[in-house]
Amino acid sequence: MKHVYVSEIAQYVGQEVVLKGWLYNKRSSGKIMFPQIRDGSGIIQGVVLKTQVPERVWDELEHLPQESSLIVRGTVREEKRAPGGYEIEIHDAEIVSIAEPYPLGKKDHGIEFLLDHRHLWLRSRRPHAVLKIRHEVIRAIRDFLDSNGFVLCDAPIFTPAACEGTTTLFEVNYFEDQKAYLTQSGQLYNEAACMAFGKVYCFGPTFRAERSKTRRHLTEFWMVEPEVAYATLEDVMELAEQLVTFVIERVLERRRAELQVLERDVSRLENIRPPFPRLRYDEAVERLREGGFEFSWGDDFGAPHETYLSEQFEKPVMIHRYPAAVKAFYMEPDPERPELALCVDVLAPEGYGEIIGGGQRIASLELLKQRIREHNLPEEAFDWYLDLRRYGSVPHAGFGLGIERTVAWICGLEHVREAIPFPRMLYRIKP
RNA sequence: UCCUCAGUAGCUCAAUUGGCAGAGCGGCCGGCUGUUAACCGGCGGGUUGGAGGUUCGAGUCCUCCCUGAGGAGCCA
Repeated sequence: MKHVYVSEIAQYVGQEVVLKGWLYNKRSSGKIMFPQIRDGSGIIQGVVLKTQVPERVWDELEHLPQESSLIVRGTVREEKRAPGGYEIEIHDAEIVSIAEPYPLGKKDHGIEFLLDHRHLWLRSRRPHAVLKIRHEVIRAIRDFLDSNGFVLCDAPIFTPAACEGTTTLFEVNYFEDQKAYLTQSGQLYNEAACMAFGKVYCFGPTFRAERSKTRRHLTEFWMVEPEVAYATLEDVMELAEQLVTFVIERVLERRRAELQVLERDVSRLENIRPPFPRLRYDEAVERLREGGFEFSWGDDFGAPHETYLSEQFEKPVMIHRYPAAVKAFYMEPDPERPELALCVDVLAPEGYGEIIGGGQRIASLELLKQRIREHNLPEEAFDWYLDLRRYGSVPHAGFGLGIERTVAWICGLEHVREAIPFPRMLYRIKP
């Protein structure tokens, strides 16, 4: 007997098949019972008639608790009354493991309870849909970059020094008396890699020990960072626009059902087509003032500012050329106005905030050294990074895209914690 | 670190002015041959987050603490 998955059940109408899964829910009505069986690929309604199955099967199923594991054999048929349009008339069932009373009920739960049971919550419809979309987003990103000549060249997770100034790093012991820090970005390594391979990306977890407790923050999150030799700010802005467009198109094409489970307004996503609006920092400041904000030129945007700006547009908005003073030390200055950095932040619509940050990197050895001094950073920690300017320096640019914020936006989530299987947050590291 | 809100049954919540701690869901038992978070009947289920205080009487008021949530700061 063939073991099939619920996702491919339509191919087996009229046939006898075997399903291996878990009992998702059960409704019964005297001598007829409707167990819903999930197998990871989907959920299907079973039908059990007391008169058509061995007494043992009926008795076992009748009292089987939710999330017990079981293997069933039965005939697949199309059925309008069944959720999903197909059902399986069960002829035989083997109970693999009887579950203890399952803590997650059919009614609502609070977020604390759900997060405490994240390991079980993953089985429910909503997290299932979100995480399948996350998978699709990641696959789309890889497909896009891989088919555009980018080489995956991952950056290390242990990094040697607290070389990013004020930002907060997680410190870990690294043998004897050494300290290591969990990476906050693969960028510096990416710059080395792009000088070797031209177009590269790294993709992995990053860690920020920020005491932030908002719907946009995790202490451990995933980031994809492309970096391109000989690229300018304008080049990577176009790249970002293409990448985001490709990801949205792919999710709309392949994950409609999941978006529907999440009750996402897909028309908001269907609007996401290039060109994205591009706004200079100067223009953004003006818009903020017109919107009633008191904002002095030179400050960085806070969360309310970003929210206001992103709500002005239906598409992601690219804000570029911030004052160099509020940006990282390695940002290339704008030759026309050296007080500005050649950088860009992409803000997702609907108030989701920054999903991409990046820009053009300093190519000049002397200027980079000067910036390191200005930021009071230890020059010896950057000796290898400075080498990249000593041996064939070229203009180059790149950006980082936060996976969870992107997934949260696409799925229309309230909080990024649902966009990753096991979120790590300020006060939550379990399960 | 700061601000705001919350904590009552396994879960989600209710409890009037300070006056008998309750419901739905889940669990258990029973009924029902097309259910759609099925439905109907029954049964269990409580240190009201903790400590102290006011009061004849505290889930409710006061003080402190703990835990959680939302936000700010912060977040190349």
